[in-house]
Amino acid sequence: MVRSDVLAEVQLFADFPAEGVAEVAAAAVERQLERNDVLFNEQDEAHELFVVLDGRIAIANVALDGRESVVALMEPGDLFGEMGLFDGNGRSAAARALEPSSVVAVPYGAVRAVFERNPALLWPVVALLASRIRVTDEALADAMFLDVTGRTAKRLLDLAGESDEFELPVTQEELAGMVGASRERVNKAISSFLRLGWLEQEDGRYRITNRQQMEIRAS
Amino acid sequence: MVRSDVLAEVQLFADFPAEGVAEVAAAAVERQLERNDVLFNEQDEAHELFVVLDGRIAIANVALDGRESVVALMEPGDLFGEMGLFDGNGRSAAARALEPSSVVAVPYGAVRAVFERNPALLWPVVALLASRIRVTDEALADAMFLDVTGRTAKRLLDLAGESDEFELPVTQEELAGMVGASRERVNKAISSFLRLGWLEQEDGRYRITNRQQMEIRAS
DNA sequence: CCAGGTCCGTGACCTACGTCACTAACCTGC
DNA sequence: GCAGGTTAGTGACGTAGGTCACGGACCTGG
Repeated sequence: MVRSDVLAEVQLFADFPAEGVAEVAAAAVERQLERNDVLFNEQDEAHELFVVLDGRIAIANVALDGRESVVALMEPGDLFGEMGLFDGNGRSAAARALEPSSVVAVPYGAVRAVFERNPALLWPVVALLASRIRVTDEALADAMFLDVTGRTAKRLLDLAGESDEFELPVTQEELAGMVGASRERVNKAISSFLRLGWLEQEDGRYRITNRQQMEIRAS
Repeated sequence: MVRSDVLAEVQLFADFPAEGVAEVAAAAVERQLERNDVLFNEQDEAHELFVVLDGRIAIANVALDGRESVVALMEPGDLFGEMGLFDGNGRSAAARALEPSSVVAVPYGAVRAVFERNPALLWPVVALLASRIRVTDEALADAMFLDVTGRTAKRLLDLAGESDEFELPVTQEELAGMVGASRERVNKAISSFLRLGWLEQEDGRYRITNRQQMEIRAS
């Protein structure tokens, strides 16, 4: 059982009537995670979706040899693990906490009941899924057309967001997983940005000093 | 205006009430395409979705230099171009006919009206979108973890389907676009399968003679 | 029947990137 | 304090795969 107000702010539940949110909140449970705790693995059966309250969760595909391709990074307010609710299949990727985190686990049943009573609420769902498709499609195109340095530039801009100053919320190893390259290469790409003066670094924080060039390199 | 019965067989419309299908069919128009005709480009505004009646349509991202990454291959009965209906954004990729084809163009308005009257019909939509996500996710993982030869093996198995004997429905150039590699490399991968005796070739047709090995190579 | 296109096949390069190997800077917990 | 673990940085080296440059097999349409 979880407080309704935290769920009401999640996009997917935004249009739910109050009693729908309450119903979902009643069925939900909060869970605390340590770094590297695994919420689920690829192929697992799926019975619940998750909302991040605090911390960061990586959604990743893991190869047999342990290499990890990080598909998405989930932050407070984000929802993930919902696909099984809609097509009944198992997990298509694994979820692992990158830092101490807390999440809300919402069993599918409660959510499905609300959607079934009021299927117009599915409109935000299709929008969410469509945006997921656009993101993966773009990642696929990037993987084809951009080199490692370009993809690294893109990810850095992405992680920086609006502000020029930021700190990496992940290790370089994990960043490499997002970029789809080796840790060493990504490190060298970053070094090259520092050398070019497009990026500066002091005690663990980065600062983008030439956003324009970075953007050009990323496209 | 298009015959209702061809649309009634499309997954997405399968659960539509008869008069909903009729409404959609009334607004739809059929279009004939020659090889290489473009239905839409990336970034175009989206006002209609398409159903393939005949032929094959490639959904692809095109780089500035003309290189093409084929995301999906649409065959008779398949539906595509629907995403803009759900999130209002433009085309995320281009659509081009691979051979003389005929498609039905369905304006979003007619379809949206049906969904709005009966939003429970959105359930198949979320299932369709979820399956699209799973496909692209897998493609992304393959791009990370498999080499060109492995991805080529996978695509060949995919294009062969059930039967061992098949002919390539696309040129090697286009196959390369699906695999995400150069035409020459893909050709060499195929050659290697021939040399290994996993695959045979006679006058334009291929025959898989060692499916098991091919599958191992593709995973 | 030839001229010009498109497609397939294959070798000779070159380069981007992965792997390995090592050092240095940390951050813990004894 | 030091021992052991994780992260970051960087060079040396090998290789998968891209690019280029062919030739040959077709298929058109004049």
